Amino acid sequence: MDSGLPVKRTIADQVAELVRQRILTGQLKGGQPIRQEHLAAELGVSRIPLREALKQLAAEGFVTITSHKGAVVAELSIQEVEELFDIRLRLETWLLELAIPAMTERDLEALDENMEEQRRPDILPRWGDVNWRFHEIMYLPAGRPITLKLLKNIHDKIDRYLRLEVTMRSGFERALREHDGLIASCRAREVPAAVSLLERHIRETARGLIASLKVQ
Amino acid sequence: MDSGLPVKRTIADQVAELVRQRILTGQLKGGQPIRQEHLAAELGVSRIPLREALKQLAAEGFVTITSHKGAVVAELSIQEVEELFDIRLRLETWLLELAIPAMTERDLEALDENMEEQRRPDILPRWGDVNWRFHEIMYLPAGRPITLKLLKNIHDKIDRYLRLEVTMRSGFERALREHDGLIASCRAREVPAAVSLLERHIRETARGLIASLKVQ
DNA sequence: TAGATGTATATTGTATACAATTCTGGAACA
DNA sequence: TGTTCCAGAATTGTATACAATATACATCTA
Repeated sequence: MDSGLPVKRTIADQVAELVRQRILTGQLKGGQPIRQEHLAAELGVSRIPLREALKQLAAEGFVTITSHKGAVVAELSIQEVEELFDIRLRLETWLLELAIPAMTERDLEALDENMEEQRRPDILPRWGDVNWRFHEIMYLPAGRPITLKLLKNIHDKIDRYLRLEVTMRSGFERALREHDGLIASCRAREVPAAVSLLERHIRETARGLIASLKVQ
Repeated sequence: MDSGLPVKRTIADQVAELVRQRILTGQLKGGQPIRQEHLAAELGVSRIPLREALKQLAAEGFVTITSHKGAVVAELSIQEVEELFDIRLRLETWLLELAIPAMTERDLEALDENMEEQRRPDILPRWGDVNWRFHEIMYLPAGRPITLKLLKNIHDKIDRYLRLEVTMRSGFERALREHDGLIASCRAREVPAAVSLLERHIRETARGLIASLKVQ
């Protein structure tokens, strides 16, 4: 009994995940062109599965493909980042509203455990994943898998920029406090309080990120 | 001066659009497997561009690919349809709120023109497109292109089922009335009224579709 | 010299060929 | 009868080879 993911993973799928990971971690930077022959050779595969991977990543919004010119790592404008945060705001507050009444004690424990991980000293490189996981655990009881998948994609796109943030250190402490507050509200089943905390949390994160994007 | 779409369209892109269209129009039905060799031969292309097209469609949610088993046209459960309508509800009411203050006289005229088209006797086969176009015109002034693209994708997925609806005839008349009401509220710049009309409109559409899905 | 034009090179796009996997149907066996 | 197992047929996945297109640079023209 494994994770449920396909056991027989195709090369194209592996490559897609690897390239996505490289984009998220900043190994492949925004605007950087992707040379198929070069990357395929580096990975020891032919261009065919790489091209299929790129098509998928393009549909997910991580790269931009122009015919006969190739793929470049997608970049987000400040306006686009703001829009993504706006979408998060609408969808996540809704999910939280639905989720709180459905949360079990087990869910709340999972949130506590996640917070412990967030407080580990070596968390920074894994912050993106762990932070998403926190939000995911909160929204899972809402039973809205499509919305959740959509939000995961949005988080991934945003985290790429958050990861590089200078303000991360300060924004990080704030995020921890706000997460704590959210858990408390969830445990007390205070829906309006939790929602308004989440709203503030998302707005503050957006504000911090966008401010630091603008100074560049 | 053309539409801005790529002039040199690659075979893979053309195939992607064609297959998507066949899925939306029901020529390819939900659950139906797609045999690469067969479809490629029918279209007079090799399997390579077809496979790339399928990867893209999979990322967009129109087909489901299982390794070494192939692609099948995706089907939506009733629960998934409900979730998609829920997402529409949250995002479209938000866009409308933003859009109304920004609407120009030109936008309102475009809505009127669209209504004329909706009232043509031969509209049914084009209903999906024209209906989406109506909503798109309303939301465009909100200036949220990512959200709009996301909603377009959701509309497409839903319209595939709406198109086959028995209730279409009756739901159709209702939709026209509700569209008229929406335009009136937009013209009067009555944001809360318009939003609550839109909310009712989406809920009614969902109710009709889901009811008819359940009787099957 | 500025601009246009042609040609070589690099890169992407597609077809064909082959490898790997899954599916099918029937033989062997209890 | 029902089950297991094993060809081989069908289908998908990937590599190689070639075609189409774009880019860079040299050449020509005014």
